[in-house]
Amino acid sequence: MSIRVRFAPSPTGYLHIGAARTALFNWLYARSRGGKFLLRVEDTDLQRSTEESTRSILDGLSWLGLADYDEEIVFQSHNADAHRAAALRLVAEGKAYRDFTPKQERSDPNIKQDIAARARAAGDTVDQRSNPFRELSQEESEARAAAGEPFAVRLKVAREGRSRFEDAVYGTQERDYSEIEDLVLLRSEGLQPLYNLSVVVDDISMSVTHVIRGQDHLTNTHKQILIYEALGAPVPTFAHLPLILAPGGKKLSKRTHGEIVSLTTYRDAGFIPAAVCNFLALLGWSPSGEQLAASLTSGNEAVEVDPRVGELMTVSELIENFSLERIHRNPATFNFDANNPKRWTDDKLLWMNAEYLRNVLSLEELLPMVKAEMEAAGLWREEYEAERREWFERTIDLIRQRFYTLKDFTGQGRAYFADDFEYDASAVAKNLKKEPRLRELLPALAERIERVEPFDLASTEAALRAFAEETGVKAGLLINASRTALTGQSVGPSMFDVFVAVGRERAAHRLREAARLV
RNA sequence: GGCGCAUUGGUGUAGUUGGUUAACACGCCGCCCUCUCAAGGCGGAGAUCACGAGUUCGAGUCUCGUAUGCGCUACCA
Repeated sequence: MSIRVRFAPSPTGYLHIGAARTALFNWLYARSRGGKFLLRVEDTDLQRSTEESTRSILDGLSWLGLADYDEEIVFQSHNADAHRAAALRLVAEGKAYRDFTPKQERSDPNIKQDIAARARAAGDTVDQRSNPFRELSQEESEARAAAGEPFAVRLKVAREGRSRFEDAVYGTQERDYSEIEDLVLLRSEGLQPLYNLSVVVDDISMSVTHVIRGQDHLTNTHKQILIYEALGAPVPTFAHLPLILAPGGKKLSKRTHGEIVSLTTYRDAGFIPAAVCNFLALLGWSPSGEQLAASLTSGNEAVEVDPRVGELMTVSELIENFSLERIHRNPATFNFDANNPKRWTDDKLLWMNAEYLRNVLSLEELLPMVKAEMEAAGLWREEYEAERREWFERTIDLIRQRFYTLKDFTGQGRAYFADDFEYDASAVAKNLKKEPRLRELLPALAERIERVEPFDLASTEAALRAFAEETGVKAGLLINASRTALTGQSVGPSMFDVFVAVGRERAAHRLREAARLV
């Protein structure tokens, strides 16, 4: 049977890092094995699910490049009738029963503590099969239901025995039936299907063969297997993914960690999808030492290669190398420091994005992304794809060498495309204000630069150095002053590259303008 | 409380069937290069492989225990 996997997010918020990683792993597995990748929106929690979340999740997936679903998107809420029918069938077959116990309200905020407290109070001798309605006769059950008495439907779990399955990541998992309660399939209110029932029925109807999801579902898998068995359906292969934690081993959550866990943050911050995928893939998965070694050599001859290419893997390389067997069991920490602007997100993600921006992506691949960024910032001009195309490409290729995100093209790089750039105060202080003579030197240098022929690297450099010699100042003084004059910054590419990129007229103009800042 | 899972330098990881000085990447520090900042080159600090026993001639690698963290335990998903 061909492989079918699904990503099944519940639309109760934006697509966060952990969910994105789950989607990626499902997608990689499908694509590496010629399987089908499906999407199911688990919108059964009417209270929390929103259309906005659904849209946001879909957007996130499409940004990552994972939106090539092989079949129509399934909305779980549309299948409620089928879920209900399945549960009722189990009741008819005696594999589930009606529970007429009135619904117990639970205090939502500290539900976990509530559970622990109740368990403690109950001691360790809880009988999971003590429900009085478990053994109610079929006739009486029917009669009370017919009389309009509200009931929930619970699965009838065997008293004795053990549940067992082989997780593709965590290995053999066993759990005693005595530890599993007769779980509720349908809630009494409107016979609404509950999560465990819905996932199973949908996975059966979608013919899912491999369930790849977060480790937080590991223990509950036993319950779901019980439902598969009761329904007489084949049990799929399960592969649980290690959780992604926040620094300090705490759970990564929207509530406490805010926007850094949201994928849209990275899209909006100018990250490149392929780099994010690459980073995410390495959170909980890694190629084998052999695969790494293979990527370091070419053919049978060992060649000098940058060792980092081992971790830098394009999407197609990820597909090629991916396997369930190489997924880790231990949770990964997503490293960041909320108090340090330089470290607002994981160092390695930042590095990786820069690596894609400068080296991994070809200029042709990068250009459309830069264009989109410039359009958003109102800096795009049609001539960049027409008469100024060559200049534009050369300039992008020049400045990308020290950028980290796409945002830098319109931030630090603004001066290359517009005249309304800002002068960095510390750059002005350091490179302009420190030397009063620059007030006269800069306009004079402008004169000189203006007449350079041809206006290229060698000539501008020669002109500037000659000018420095004549006026008795160090070339470095003029170079650094020019950098700030032309770009507003104290850092950037080699100055003569900047002269050429900015162009003769603008360069001269900016040199004269900068004299006023001295 | 019960059950489950995990534990290699700050972070992500490698570590073949147990075998000499635990490897790589990010980050950090220094030097070189240099018109600045990156990049790049070179070098460095940083791990008694959570802890304690056991098996063994020999354990990061096998067994047990402890600790810590996380997950599940709901008529949430």
